[in-house]
Amino acid sequence: MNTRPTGRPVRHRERPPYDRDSLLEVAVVVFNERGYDRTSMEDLARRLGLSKSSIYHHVAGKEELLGLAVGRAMDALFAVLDEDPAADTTATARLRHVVRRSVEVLAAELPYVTLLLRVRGNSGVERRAQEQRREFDRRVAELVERAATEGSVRDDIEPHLVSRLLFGTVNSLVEWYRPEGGLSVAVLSDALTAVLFDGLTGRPARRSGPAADIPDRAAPN
Amino acid sequence: MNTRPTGRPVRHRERPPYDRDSLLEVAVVVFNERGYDRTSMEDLARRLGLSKSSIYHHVAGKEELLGLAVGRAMDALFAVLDEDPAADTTATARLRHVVRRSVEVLAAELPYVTLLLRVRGNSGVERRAQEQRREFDRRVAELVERAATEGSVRDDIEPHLVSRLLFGTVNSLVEWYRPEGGLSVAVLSDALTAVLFDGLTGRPARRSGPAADIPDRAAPN
DNA sequence: TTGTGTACCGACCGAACATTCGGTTAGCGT
DNA sequence: ACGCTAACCGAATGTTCGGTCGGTACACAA
Repeated sequence: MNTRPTGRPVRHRERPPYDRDSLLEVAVVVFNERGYDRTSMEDLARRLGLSKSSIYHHVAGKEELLGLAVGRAMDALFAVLDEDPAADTTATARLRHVVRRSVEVLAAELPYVTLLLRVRGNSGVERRAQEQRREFDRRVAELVERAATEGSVRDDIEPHLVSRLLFGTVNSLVEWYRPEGGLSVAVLSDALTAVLFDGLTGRPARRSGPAADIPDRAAPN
Repeated sequence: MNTRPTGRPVRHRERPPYDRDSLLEVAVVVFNERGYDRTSMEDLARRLGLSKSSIYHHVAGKEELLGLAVGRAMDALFAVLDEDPAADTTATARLRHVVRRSVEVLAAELPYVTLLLRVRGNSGVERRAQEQRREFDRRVAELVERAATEGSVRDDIEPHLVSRLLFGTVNSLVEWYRPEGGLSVAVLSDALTAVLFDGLTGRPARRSGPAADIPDRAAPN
């Protein structure tokens, strides 16, 4: 057996050492599998191939891990709202863009967004996350309102209700979508925007305004 | 002060005694507020106005409470699928009916359904619930497939994907809908079915087939 | 009066929990 | 050779958890 003078197994270069990011990446997956509350630091340590106490070398505690994860998810989501709006496009086009890009971000940052959406407002970290989600909601509702005023989006439903249905559908993707499962993000976001904007009964090619209203059909990746 | 010979406060008839159902009703609300895992039996006892040990007089444990709750939710949901299909209606009409009735059931049994949808498959109770949810999903996907074959529902999207989007939207209601908040179930289910079947850009009155396709517009309650 | 069943309680228990502490190890600059 | 630091560890600490136990209080029936 290959042993050191101390008799303990050689660790040297079996795996690169952890830093905050690589540790968080693993932690978030475990949190999603077992649920944040049900995941013990012991569970986490086992999965990392570390001892419990070593985790505290990288982060202050369990809650900081949660904070880092939901922070990352919120940043990615807000970035979508702030993407350059090309000044002259309609609110409807922007809304469609925000929905599509949100699906893409959700897919790209799936474990982080999943964790964010499951937060229940117990600790301070969680309450801050919920506050940010409400802010996101408000800005989308604003966009819906302007789109309705433009006339290319139905105005018989309250804008706030529309934005809740919209992002209810988008957010529900975390419950089943797995990027490695064969369904591409492009096909997914096409299907989702098609159903939400044109309806289940809509003919595939139908559109409701000038072609410019649908500027960002995704290319297959 | 009104005291008994024992010097302890009078309990008699201050509140009706609990049975399994009334206890469950409170428990489910607390589970949803704090999350099942984060809710201790102590939390529960405090909210019930009981001691921890008294809870065990009514139920075998925490997990039985969860089981009772998700069982009740699943029963209510499956009942919708088994409602008499009037033999001659189209699959599209039945699909629309199932979506609308699911919204109604979700609203009527909100705390129970909420708990069901948050179950993560850790214990046996939770795994059984998830198995039942998959069965529900399968039956809806079947319905979508038949509707697509009928031609009144778009067939450029996989039936299973459609059913996931449909029930993703429906299920997302538990994240924000509160029956006491002024929005009636009728308005909600009208809005939801309108967006999903006719699209955000759809004109309010448009329909895609014969009027019989939309047989169950809800009356205001 | 005595017995029975339902509803309830305080004191307690072992296990699991997040976190802390006092270290060791290995690589690197000097 | 020396000291420094990042990365890591085993063994504890105090706390909280779900659950148990041996009772009491009281309505009601015989």
